[in-house]
Amino acid sequence: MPELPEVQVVINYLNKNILNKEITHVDIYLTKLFKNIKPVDFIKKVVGLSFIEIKRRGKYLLFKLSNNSIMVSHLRMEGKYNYDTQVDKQKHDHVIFTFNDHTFLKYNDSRQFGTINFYKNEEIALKSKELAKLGLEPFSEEFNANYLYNLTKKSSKLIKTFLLDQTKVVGIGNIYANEICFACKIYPKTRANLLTKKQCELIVKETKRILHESVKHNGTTIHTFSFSKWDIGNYQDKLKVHEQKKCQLCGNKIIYEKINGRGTYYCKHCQKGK
DNA sequence: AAGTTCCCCTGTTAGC
DNA sequence: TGCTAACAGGGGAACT
Repeated sequence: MPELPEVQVVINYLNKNILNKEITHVDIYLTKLFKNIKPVDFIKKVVGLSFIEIKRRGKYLLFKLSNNSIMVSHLRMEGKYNYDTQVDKQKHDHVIFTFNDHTFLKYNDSRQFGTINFYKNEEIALKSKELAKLGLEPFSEEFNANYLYNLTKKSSKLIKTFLLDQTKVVGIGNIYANEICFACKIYPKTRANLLTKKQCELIVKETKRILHESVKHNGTTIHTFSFSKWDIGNYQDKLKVHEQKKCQLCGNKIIYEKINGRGTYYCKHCQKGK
């Protein structure tokens, strides 16, 4: 469940460790990860190059290579990048990059849901099917009350589901959608088009605050997700409603139910609405 | 057309 | 205890 904060933490971790090392070898053990390129062709394209910058667009990781080509990686539920000085292949290591200093970058994904795509340059990558449809970055100026209110007015989705829609605003996954609704005291099944301008203003403010706060704490480590096998985040200790039993504001029992197929936590007393 | 459901997959847990 | 079934979920496809 890496969401924006977890992806950002992975990016920071990678930028610290793997930049400007020549890729001398790539081993691929799970070919279906690669969606728009054959693994053999991918290997031909990247061997001899190095990663010069790693950034993020929504929950997608963009690995910029030294000839400006781009590897776009989505971790989905369980994808992880481990930087290692040992070559030993662990269970679910699906791709191993070898660098010229005999260190390694290993992509590990127990559920095999992750994806990797490869593009000639950043411009083409951003125009690709997967990236072109993405909505605003939550930390951008443009993501403000006006923007959100205009979109919510046009949608009959439940607000919790709306927040998960990456074509509106990127980076929010199930955990933070729950946390944002709670922080705003909004009932997660409120129809988006019923939200007031004030509520949109609050959602924007709390989204930025919660995501920033989580990045600061190295993200949320929950179930089996940690941002690398060496480090874990601790924002899970700050969660107010997700996977909680009791409301920290009023003491009532936190309700768990599925909303559009996603596990949803909320306080019936504090999150009013319909 | 927009909204909803199903599916991919495997480790974990609940239930018998 | 040991098996099976249910569950978790991001995003795309296939539905309504």
